[in-house]
Amino acid sequence: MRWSKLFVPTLRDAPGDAEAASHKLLLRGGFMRQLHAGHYSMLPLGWRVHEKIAAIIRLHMNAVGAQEFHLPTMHPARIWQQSGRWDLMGDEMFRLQDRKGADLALGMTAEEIFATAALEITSYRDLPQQWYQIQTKFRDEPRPKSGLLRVREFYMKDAYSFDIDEAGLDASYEMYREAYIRIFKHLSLPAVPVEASSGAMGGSGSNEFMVPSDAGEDDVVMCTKCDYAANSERATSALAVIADDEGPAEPELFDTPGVRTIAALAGFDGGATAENQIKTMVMMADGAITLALVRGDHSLNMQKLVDGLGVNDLRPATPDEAQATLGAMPGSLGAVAVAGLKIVADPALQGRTNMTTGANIDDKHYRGVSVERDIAVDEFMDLRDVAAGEACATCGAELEIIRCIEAGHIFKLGRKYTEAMGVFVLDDNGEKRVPIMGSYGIGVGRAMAGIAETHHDDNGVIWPVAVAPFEVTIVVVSMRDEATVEAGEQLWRNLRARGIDAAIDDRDARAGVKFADAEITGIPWRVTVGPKGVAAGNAELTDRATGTTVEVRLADIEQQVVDAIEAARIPTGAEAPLL
RNA sequence: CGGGCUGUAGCGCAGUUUGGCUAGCGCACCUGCUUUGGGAGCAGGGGGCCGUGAGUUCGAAUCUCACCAGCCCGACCA
Repeated sequence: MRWSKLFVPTLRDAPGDAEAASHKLLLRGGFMRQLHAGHYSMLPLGWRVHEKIAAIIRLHMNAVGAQEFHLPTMHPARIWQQSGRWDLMGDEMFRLQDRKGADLALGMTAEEIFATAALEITSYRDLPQQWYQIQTKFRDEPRPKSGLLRVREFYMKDAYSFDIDEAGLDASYEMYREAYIRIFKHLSLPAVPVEASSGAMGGSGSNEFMVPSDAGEDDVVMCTKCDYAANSERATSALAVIADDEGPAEPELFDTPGVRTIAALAGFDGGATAENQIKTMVMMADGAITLALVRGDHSLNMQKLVDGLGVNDLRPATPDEAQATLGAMPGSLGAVAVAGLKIVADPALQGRTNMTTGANIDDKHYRGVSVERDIAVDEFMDLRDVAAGEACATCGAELEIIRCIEAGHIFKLGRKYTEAMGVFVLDDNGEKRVPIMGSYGIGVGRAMAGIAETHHDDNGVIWPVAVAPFEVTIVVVSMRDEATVEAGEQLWRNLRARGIDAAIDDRDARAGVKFADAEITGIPWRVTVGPKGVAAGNAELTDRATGTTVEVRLADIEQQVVDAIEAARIPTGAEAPLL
């Protein structure tokens, strides 16, 4: 393309409300513009990047034998009601009505729709099936943020596997997991697979692909030594065993005037250190008061509680609700002798004795509490946040917590959707079998933002060759010098003839403007053709990433550019596509 | 949904505290001349429902109320 004809509205200053690096730089580079919160218009340069990313994902999906579909993005309510997610999805689903008053939804994911298509699979011989699409998804996010990182309308590659049994699902899942590793490598996204919570999708297992970045929204617990990595919503650690005294035969009530917090009780004469306290969290889980107990020095992870209880809606109870149920205000709450409420406790409390906790009487606590003896715990389940510095449960080394962007997520779904939609096949005994599903997602725009977050400097994004809007741009320093123009134009023609995605900056602008635009748009290679160089038979080749410039004979520049780009097209170490 | 902040030209901002004259600055844009290897110089010029609505006032960008929108921090997810 010719810059003189391109619409690339680069900005010297980023809009004041942009915060994340990718957000600022994608705006400044003229890649995109915000239409309203969570909805972005892709401008020509941005769309080129977006499409290159989509093409790479498509390449690797096709390589493992997945078949591309294109489903409607507007769905009838009926299909979502059938799976139960019409209600489950709540406010996150965009809903509308047609002229007849029929309820419709904008698709936020497509399990139900693909499962509907799967109704026509009738024989076990047709399994497994690997299906995918790259299609717009709508989610009414409570808080869109950070440019393309969290939006309400986005392209997602969503793939679905259908297998006859668990072993088949395991194989499909592993196939996608490996394909994802190849995809992220191809995209130059340093994504690591981590154990994850399945959240609202349900299912038996899931991995997220996490890109370390301060702009991310997830905390990932990573071992500094072995390859253990898990989302904090799932992560565990090894705790030192605490040896308790047996304590008294029954809990002792004692006065704790004004003591409202774990810390206050730890500093109170006759109190207890935090690790010898029981923290009682009063939660409202799907409308029912539930007590969640963790050790005093631990913090409750809400997602773990959601997963452990299998509920949809969870929030802390209000102080009034807590008082109405337990008879005391937060600060004096406990679970000793509480009956009629669901009580769950973190395993760190299992077997503990001689503990201290609230007595459900304002300004009074119990000491000498034995967890199993004095509290009617329904179930022990992992509930606590792992803290940095704790020991890895696998190898014992120190754990660290790293902020990450979730670039992909794969799930073993189970039979929830196939069952709901009534999908079945006949097996080799003529018996009805419900296929088991997996689902596998990558956000295209999010990947783009993730690349920008991990590949930029103060002057702009530094695109990897594989996704760059152009692989090389030729800066013609002076449009007034005929020999220079001709040298630039000829190089441009030759590079394109050799399959290089090249642009030429033929604007009648000052060189500085062209250099700045080449940098802010992040094109990985720049060839500078200027009057002095051309007169001497030279051009310059500049590497955007390092800023280094080498002088190259005009006769050699074409080959040198081709070599540099071809070497970078598939990142070193990436497996060749399995086509 | 809770907390904090912000809406003035395409972008970045000042002006608002203490109401007052034609609403200002930089960048960008248009015209002309000069310039042409790191975001040019000079001269001239265009562009504003001051987020929306109501109110107070002789008079509102400025004060009051309501609403809308956007950003950031928390609860939610590719």
